[in-house]
Amino acid sequence: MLQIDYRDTRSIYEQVADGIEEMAVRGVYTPDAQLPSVRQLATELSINPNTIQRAYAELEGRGVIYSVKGKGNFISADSEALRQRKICEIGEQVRTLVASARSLGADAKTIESWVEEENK
Amino acid sequence: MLQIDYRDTRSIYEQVADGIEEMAVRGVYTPDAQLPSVRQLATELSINPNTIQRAYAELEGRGVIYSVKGKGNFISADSEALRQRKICEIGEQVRTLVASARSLGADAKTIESWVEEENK
Amino acid sequence: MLQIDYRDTRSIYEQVADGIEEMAVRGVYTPDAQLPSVRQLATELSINPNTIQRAYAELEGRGVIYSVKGKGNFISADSEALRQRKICEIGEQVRTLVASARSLGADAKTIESWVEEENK
Amino acid sequence: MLQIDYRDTRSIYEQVADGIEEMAVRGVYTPDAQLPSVRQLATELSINPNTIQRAYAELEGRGVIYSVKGKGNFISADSEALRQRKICEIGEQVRTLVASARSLGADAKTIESWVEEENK
DNA sequence: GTGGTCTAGACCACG
DNA sequence: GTGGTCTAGACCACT
Repeated sequence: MLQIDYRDTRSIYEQVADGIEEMAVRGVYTPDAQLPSVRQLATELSINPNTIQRAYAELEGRGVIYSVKGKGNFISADSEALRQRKICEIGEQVRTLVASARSLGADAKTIESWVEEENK
Repeated sequence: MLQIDYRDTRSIYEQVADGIEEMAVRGVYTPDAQLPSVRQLATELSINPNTIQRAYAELEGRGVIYSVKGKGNFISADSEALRQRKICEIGEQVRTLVASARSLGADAKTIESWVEEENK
Repeated sequence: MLQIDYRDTRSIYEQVADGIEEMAVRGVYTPDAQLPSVRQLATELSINPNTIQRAYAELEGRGVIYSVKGKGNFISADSEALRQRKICEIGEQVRTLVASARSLGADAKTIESWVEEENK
Repeated sequence: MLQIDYRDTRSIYEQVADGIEEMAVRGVYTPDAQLPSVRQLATELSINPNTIQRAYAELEGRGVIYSVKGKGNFISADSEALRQRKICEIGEQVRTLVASARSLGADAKTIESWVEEENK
């Protein structure tokens, strides 16, 4: 289930959007699966429907879901494609960080060790 | 010199704080060196003094500088220590990202390739 | 056969209307040919009859079909006339777009190239 | 000045966004020029500030403007770049329409005549 | 003062 | 019932 953390620096609608994208990437939803309705999710999370609406609009902009008037919101692509895209984004961030660490004089072995720890 | 980019998504005070931390890490300032006064830096950058004040407060919170009432703001530690700390922070972020990529099923070789590209 | 794409940004009734008009223009229906009944088409496409009803109303508004109470819906004109009208509509849109591009300072040759590419 | 037409099928925020983009493309605003504030434009057009806010968010998404918290909204790129992009979009639409007309059996000369009329 | 977010309540189009 | 839009009013962060 989706959890809202009011101490999070991200705004509520971003948390909702990120959370649902996360689940979509994880394959929790099958392609074309219907998401909870705006009003339903709003009452579940005790959040204003407008905020959920905004989160769904954000996800549509990201290409994660598509919406059909009068029917609901649906997962747009298969989780595999979303996963590939997400991994690619992470790679971009890692590259930037590694370059930054290098320019600070970090040891090549140190940097490699970060990866080896997690990457087994 | 410090450059402000109004198109940057970061707020002004964050840009100032990040810029000064960057310089401190790079060794531009010697330990206990005095930073420009709030007013002076404000006029130099054509920015509201309140914004500089906030940037300095942010840096104090990060432990990069310390302030002495009636005297000014000073670099808190030597650049070497700051550099180590910064590298450590980057390492933490990289580890998190790598772990995240792994849990998404990213190939170990793919992840290593991110690092190898930049790490030479 | 008519195909409904729920990912299409157009609403269902618009897709149905456009699809039938397309077939009429292509000459799939002879003039005064009877269209499937609202209920029949609804069950065929697994769609609410109200939606089909609205699509037919839309087509009547466009002058593509006419309805006779108690009898059904029929193609209003021959495909040749429909085709001419459709082409004329497209021409109107192209003229508007070209004028718009011109006023933005687009090169005459550039604009001609758009047409030449497709128009062989 | 910007005009809102309540009979327009487009929503209000879209009309505002399109209108401002139009002006930006036309070079009415110089690069980095400040747009009217959300509240000011709202009162000018007798529209809710939230709606203007949404229009500005839309424009930021399109890359037409950028916003700085506490300062305002500003034109992001030079009008020349925007104009090129816009012309390119129009070209795409024209190509689609021409292809469609061709498939309906429209005469090549007829299609060319559409362009010639406007393109002098 | 500025933009950004959230809530509450309402209306419309679509199915 | 669904999503989409708009209004009104409020609060926060930033300058």
